[in-house]
Parts: sequence; structure tokens; C-alpha cells
Amino acid sequence: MKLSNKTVERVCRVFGYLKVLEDKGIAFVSSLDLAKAIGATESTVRKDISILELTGFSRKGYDVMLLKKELGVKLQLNKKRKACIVGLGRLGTALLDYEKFQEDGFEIVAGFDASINKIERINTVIDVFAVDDLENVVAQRKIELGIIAVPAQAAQGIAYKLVKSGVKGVLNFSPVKLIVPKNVMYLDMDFTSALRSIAARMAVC
Amino acid sequence: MKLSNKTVERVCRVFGYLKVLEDKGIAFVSSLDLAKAIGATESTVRKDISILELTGFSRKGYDVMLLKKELGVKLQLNKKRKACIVGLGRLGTALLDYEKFQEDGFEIVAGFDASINKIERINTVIDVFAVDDLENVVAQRKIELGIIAVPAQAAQGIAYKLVKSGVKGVLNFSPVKLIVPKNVMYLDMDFTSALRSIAARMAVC
DNA sequence: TATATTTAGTGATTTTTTTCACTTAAAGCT
DNA sequence: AGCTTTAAGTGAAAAAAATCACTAAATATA
Repeated sequence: MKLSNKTVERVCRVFGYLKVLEDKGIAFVSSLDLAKAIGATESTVRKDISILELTGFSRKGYDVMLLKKELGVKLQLNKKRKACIVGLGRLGTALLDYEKFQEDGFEIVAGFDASINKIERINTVIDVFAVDDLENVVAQRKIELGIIAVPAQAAQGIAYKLVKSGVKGVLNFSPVKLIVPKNVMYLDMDFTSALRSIAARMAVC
Repeated sequence: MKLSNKTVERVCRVFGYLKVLEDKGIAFVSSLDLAKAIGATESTVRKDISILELTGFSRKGYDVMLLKKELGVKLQLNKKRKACIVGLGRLGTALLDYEKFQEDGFEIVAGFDASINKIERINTVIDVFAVDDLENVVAQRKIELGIIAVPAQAAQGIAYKLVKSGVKGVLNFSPVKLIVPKNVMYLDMDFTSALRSIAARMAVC
């Protein structure tokens, strides 16, 4: 079972949509419906699911609850994951209390910032620390995921500290590409770059 | 000159890195340096640049200022673009004042929210409006880009209004895939899905 | 029960994207 | 000037991803 990143991303989206369907009480869903919901084609969805060695039912589609459960098992999407946010600027603090993360099994168990003043002013239920404590806290609390929301010039240093302290996944909101070991999963979320590529496509298309 | 989205995304990243280099006063950069900075290989970078019909210099690399200028022209990255943010929750308000956008030629000229109370409480220099005014304001101010930061169930409706009012690009932070006309450029920034795929890859790899 | 219909499953094919490997140009060095 | 080195440019090859087109299974229908 060799999963490409693209397949992983798509089935994660499928998983999210299955949650919605489950809440609505819908029992079966076709590959076409899934495809529309995640912005793919039906054959791609079917192939993705078959790569994961999961199956549906002829003439009925996929059993929503079953597929969700099976995807959850295969990709461990039901496992609770401890995460932390580094950089408590506007974005960082917004993320601290982003309820969707918690709903989704991501437990934000710590926030870090370089400025002590800022830490004192932040109003949240989540424990916040000075960045100097990062390595200790991440190691002690066995935090698996780091969310980087610091300015560009600080990002690589934070990534390094996170990895050193045992983090196995990094979500990077800073606009620079970070270097992390190959066994650490890494994804960029660069707003500026995103807007820029939309604008570029507006210009070109 | 047929540009794939991937090429556009990469050259946008290159553009960002060129800005950094220019600020540092670096005159030339090699494809290898660019590649490292954006997380690609040197041959990919060279191909991307050549697809844009731009060139460098043998044994010297690319002229930082020149390439930045040329990319700016080709992709109209220097053009000021008016944008608005719809949904002024924590994320939306964080985005409202995200200085990086302004630096990058994106002018956030309006914010919208469904809740009148929230609008009154928001502390920003940017004009904020009720969502009912969206179509008028977007059309009047000739806003080209819409940034959607509303809850999932409201997102498609907002996308529709934005497009109807003349927006030509949409950046979507909600966790659902939106349907927009093909001539409208569209990009998803779904945090939950992103975290989920990192977690999934942690499980699988 | 036979037939039609719907939808998943999948090998083959096509398309897209990336990488390789070689050529060429320019600069530096002896 | 001639040789060496460095880095871009590029057609060809390889790899990856997506799509197609068909098969098979299950249900509904006549």
C-alpha cells in the first residue's frame, strides 16, 4: 500500500465530508458525490479508496459510517494528537482557540511566544509559555505536532527546536520553506504565497 | 506559454524569495539556491523559468532584480489588488490586519460579517460592513479578490455573492470545497484538512 | 426469472510533471 | 589565448498522477 501525498490529502478531505454526511444521517454515498465534495473526479476517488484497500458496495456506493471508521483506522485519524502553537501573534492566538482543531482530535496543549509581555496578556484556557521553555514542555507533554506561526526569520529555528524535542509533524504558517528531517511530516500554509498565486493565475488565465 | 498551477505556485514562491534576496542586496542567485529556498529541485526551477520565457546568465545564475521585475511583469505581481475578507471571527480579524498582505500589494479594502454586533466591536482601520452590503461594496470598490473565513455552511453562499459582484479570485479558509466559475481562480486553505493530512502521513510513514 | 440499471473495481492508457543527462555560454585562471 | 569550471538551457526519458473504458456485482423492475 503505497500512498502518495495527494491521495492522503484527498482521503483526508473525504474523511471530513463523511463526518458531515454522518451527522446528516446519510447512510451511503457514491464516488461521484465524494468527488464533487472534495473537488476531484469519481475515478480518482475510487482509485484512492482502492489504494487504501477499502471497498464499497455495487450499486449502493460506500457505507458512510463504515468507510469513515475504516479510514479512521487506516490513517489513525481518530487518534488524539497533542499539538502546540508557536508564535502568539494575531494568527497564533486565533489558532489557539480554533475549536475545529479540538473537534477533530487535535488537542492544542500549549502555546509559545518569545515575548513575555504578550504571554501575560493572552486570554485563553490553554497554557502559554516562553519560547525558551519550548523544548522542555514539548518533550514533557509528548507533543507530536507543532504549528509554526512566528515571523519568517524565526521559523527555521523553531522548526529545529520542535523536531529536536520530538515533534513528528509540522504545520508551517510562515512564508519560508523549512528544512526538517524526512521522517517529520511537513506542510506549508503560506497565505501570501497563496494569494499571490491566485493573483498570478488571474493575470495569466 | 502554458503555465501549470504548480509552476505558478513555484514561481510565486521564487518571487517571494527574490524579494528577500533583493533586500539583502544579493545580485545573482543560482537555480540551486532558488530550489532550496522554495523546496524544489534545480531542474524544476530552471524549467519553470524557461516556461515563462525568462533566462539567466551562464555561470552567474539569475539576476535577482531583473528576474523579480520580469516575473512581476509576466504574472502582474506588482499590480495592486483590492481584496476583502468575509467573516470576521478570530481568523478573519487576524487576516484583516495581516501586514504581509499589504506589503505584497494586496490591499484589504473591506471586511464583512453577518453579525452587526461584531462589526461594532471590531477595532481596525479597515472599513467593515454587514454581509448584506457585500454585493454593493464589492462592486463599487471594484474588489478583485475575496477571502472567505466564514463557517462551512455559509461559505458557498458567500462565494456565490462574491463572484456575482465581480470578484475574480477566491481564497477559501472554510473546510468545504466551493464551486466557482472556471474563470474565477480559487484556492483552499483548510487548516483542519492540513493538520489531518500531516497526522495521516505520520501514521502511514 | 430474466433484463435493465447503477455503481464500484481495475487494468490499460494517457497526460502531466519531474528528473536526467547532455550542450552551450560565459567567466576565471594559467 | 586556451583550458577549466560553473551554471543555465533543453530535449529526451522516467516517474507520477489522472482518466478511460470496460468488467462485475448487486439491486430494481417487468
